[in-house]
Amino acid sequence: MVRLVSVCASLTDDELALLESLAHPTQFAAGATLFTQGREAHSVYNVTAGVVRLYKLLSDGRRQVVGFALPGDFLGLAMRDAYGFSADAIGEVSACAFSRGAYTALVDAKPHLLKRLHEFATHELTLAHEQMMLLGRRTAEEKLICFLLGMQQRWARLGKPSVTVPLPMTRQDIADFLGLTIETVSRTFTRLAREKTILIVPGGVRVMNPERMSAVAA
Amino acid sequence: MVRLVSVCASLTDDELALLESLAHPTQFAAGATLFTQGREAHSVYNVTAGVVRLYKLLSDGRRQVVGFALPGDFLGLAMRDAYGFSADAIGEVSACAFSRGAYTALVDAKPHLLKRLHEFATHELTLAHEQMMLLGRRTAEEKLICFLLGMQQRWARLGKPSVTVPLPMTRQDIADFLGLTIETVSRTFTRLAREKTILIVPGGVRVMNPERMSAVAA
DNA sequence: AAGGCGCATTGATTTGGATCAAATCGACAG
DNA sequence: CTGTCGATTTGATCCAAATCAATGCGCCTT
Repeated sequence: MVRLVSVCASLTDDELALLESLAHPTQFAAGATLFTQGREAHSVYNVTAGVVRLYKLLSDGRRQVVGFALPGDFLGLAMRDAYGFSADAIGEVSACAFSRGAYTALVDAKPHLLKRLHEFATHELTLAHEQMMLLGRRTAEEKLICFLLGMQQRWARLGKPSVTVPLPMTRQDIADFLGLTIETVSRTFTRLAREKTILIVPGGVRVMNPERMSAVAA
Repeated sequence: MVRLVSVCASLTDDELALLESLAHPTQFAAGATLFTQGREAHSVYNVTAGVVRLYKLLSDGRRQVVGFALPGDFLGLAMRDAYGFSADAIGEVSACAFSRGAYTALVDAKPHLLKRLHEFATHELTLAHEQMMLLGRRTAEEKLICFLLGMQQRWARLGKPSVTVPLPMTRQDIADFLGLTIETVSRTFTRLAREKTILIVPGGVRVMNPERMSAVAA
């Protein structure tokens, strides 16, 4: 099994063994649903490969993508009785599933683990605050640039540093993450490419002028 | 000392005594700063009276209010070395301060407490996701209505249920929370009042048509 | 009572991004 | 190679909210 590196770095060998004995490795096909907003929360997931889209829907169909989960990320921490958002696979996804019962028992038994999960949750909260600033106060161009730099950093932290940022999600997903329309996302990408700030490549974007981009994100 | 009711409901008497021995009760005058974004994080706070404005600034002065803390709320949980946002008092505020050292020691020693704090953090994360939906996908009118209903619920949960929602913060604070301008907030309030959905009273708003408001917030 | 000072409201105008409407591109099936 | 279908790009127009600009209203202080 893939090691749960991000959560378990500080665990002892026996704790790790216990954790892995409770994890159900699961595969999801492209587009498959991991769980749905409002449904009873049965499992917590740790993504081990692929990218997951996390989103909330309004009754009239408006959608807000609240995040993209990459390998190492935990889903369903903010679990009450029901999931607060939906999650589905972008491309193929591998994840470790923990039943809710196993998860709560584990957390009660292992303060180490709880501490790591808490750090995880507070980091997520910090990211959420940054996303609020982005959604509430930034322009379309700033939103796109912050998004690209953010994704680049996240891939880099996972050991995939590159000037080419993979974007496996659709333009619509990006638009719904940034509070824009697909047309505005497309136009803004085109404009940034025309100015040679980025280069649009199949499946992603190459960062051509990181200085200008960092200055805008400031 | 005021009991730390929200965090400590599940603690034993000796744990509660320990907690209170480490808390420094502090008073803040109207407009006083509890802490500033980017400064070294020295303390964690539990608000016991009053309302605190939490916000992030961009270098050019654009501001995003990420939340309003009411009595019982914890500030500085998402603490790394530096505070991720600024906090200042709206009106007079009382809070219990815990030094960072005391806080981390306490958390390491008392898994009960950590579990409560983690629940707190995940609840905050859920609220943050809802705020993302609001900021990214809702209209000005929907934003205002969701805000009013949200504040009403929060006061109700604190034992102050009322059709009159206290709004001790300025219109600018509300605008910066909802990703709007002060003019749009003012105009939208006026329109809702003209339609008899709300009644604007000194220091707050009276909910006149909760059915319509809940329908919009849906 | 008069002046000053923050807020808040109201009105006129502008605009960034949304909406409406075609193309164009690419991947895949036949 | 050709048609189809979804995703993306591009263009024309519109509109909700921003911006610019007074004005009004409490509430101090003098």
